[in-house]
Amino acid sequence: MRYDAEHKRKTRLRVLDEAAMVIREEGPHRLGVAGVMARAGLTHGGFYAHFPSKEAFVSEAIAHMFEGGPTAMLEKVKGAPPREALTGYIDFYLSARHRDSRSGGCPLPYLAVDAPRLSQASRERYARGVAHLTGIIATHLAALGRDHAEDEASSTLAELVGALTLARAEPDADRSDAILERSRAHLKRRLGLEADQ
Amino acid sequence: MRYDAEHKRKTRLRVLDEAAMVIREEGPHRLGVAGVMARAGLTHGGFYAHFPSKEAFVSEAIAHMFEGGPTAMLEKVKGAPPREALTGYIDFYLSARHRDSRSGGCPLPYLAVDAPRLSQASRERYARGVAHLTGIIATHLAALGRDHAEDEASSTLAELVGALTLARAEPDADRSDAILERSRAHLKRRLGLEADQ
DNA sequence: TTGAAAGTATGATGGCTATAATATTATATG
DNA sequence: CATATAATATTATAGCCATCATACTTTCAA
Repeated sequence: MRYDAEHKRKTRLRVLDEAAMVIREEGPHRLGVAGVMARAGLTHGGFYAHFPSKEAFVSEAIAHMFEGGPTAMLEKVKGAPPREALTGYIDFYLSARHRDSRSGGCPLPYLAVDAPRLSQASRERYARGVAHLTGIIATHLAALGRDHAEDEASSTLAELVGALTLARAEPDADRSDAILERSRAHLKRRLGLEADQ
Repeated sequence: MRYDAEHKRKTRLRVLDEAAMVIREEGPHRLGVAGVMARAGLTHGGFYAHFPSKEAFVSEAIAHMFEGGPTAMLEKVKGAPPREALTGYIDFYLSARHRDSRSGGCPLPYLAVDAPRLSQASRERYARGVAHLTGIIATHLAALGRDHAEDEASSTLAELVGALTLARAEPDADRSDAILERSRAHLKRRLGLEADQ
């Protein structure tokens, strides 16, 4: 081969990285082939040497969003004490930083509303992401000795996703902060994560 | 005037009704002028006799979504006992029926993710909707004698929106039902709405 | 019944986008 | 250094969409 064996693979990854960001910024339907390629420093012509169609590309980009993302964060601390792991995760998830990072962060809130309109493959990937994150939260809750860990985890994830999404939608900074703060405080109280507990 | 004085106004309303449905089904950015007009039994040409531009139209349609919608439901029962009002609202909000009515229902979950990409006017309208609904929930909670009603209401709304959105995204019917059921049960327990309480 | 104006339809234009065929550039090997 | 070929760029095509100019249709007042 004439180019480095890794060359195409790296380019492909770069394009997918950009797509993952564009999807977060613009949504999976406003993404344009030319725009993504330009962001990766390429022109749109080469696109079809990497991907068979835009739809397949979007599906792959969505799968890509789930690799690595901040869900991995909870896994990394799998060995850590569950109380610290959960507290840290909630604090991160409902932080101003996570809210404001409009091209990074957990894929769940970004894709939630559009999920029903995505390809079957993407919907299933999304569902796996939900199940995975719910499972991790449940495992930590069970380690804390809580009953009905799976139920609690599901409802906790709902509040995490809902609060982050509503905070992103709120144009007033103070009100947006308040949405995050209120859910942060509530979740920690609810899950018995407070220091004095 | 040659046509009935109400004629244009009624047509305009019909178009806005359709737009509100299309936005729920397809999202505010995939809406097309011709498609909406066709759904209203018209052709695309007359559109600009009713609305100055697509963007203004979308803004107006979004405002229209907030008039009427199921938020009004909570207001109607304003005089009802707060326990029944809140229980009924939670049961409706997290029902399979609400989840499955993809062209009706509360505007908040539909627009949540797209809100940051909407016009300033729409974002403000959205924020008003959030504040309004939070306020109503808080009023009922306060009537139940709960402290920190506003905080509780905010975090409750986050879970309502998050759970409905995640349930809509979940392709597996049983899992989707479970998401609704878990948040329904949790919220009622949390807010002290259970029968034996 | 008829004219006029309000309301709606037809058809055109230009911009954008996905796709694809062809041309060009870059580089690893002989 | 030459060349083959992988990778990317140029350019073309076709379809969709917002917008708009113009033509037509409806229906009330005279």
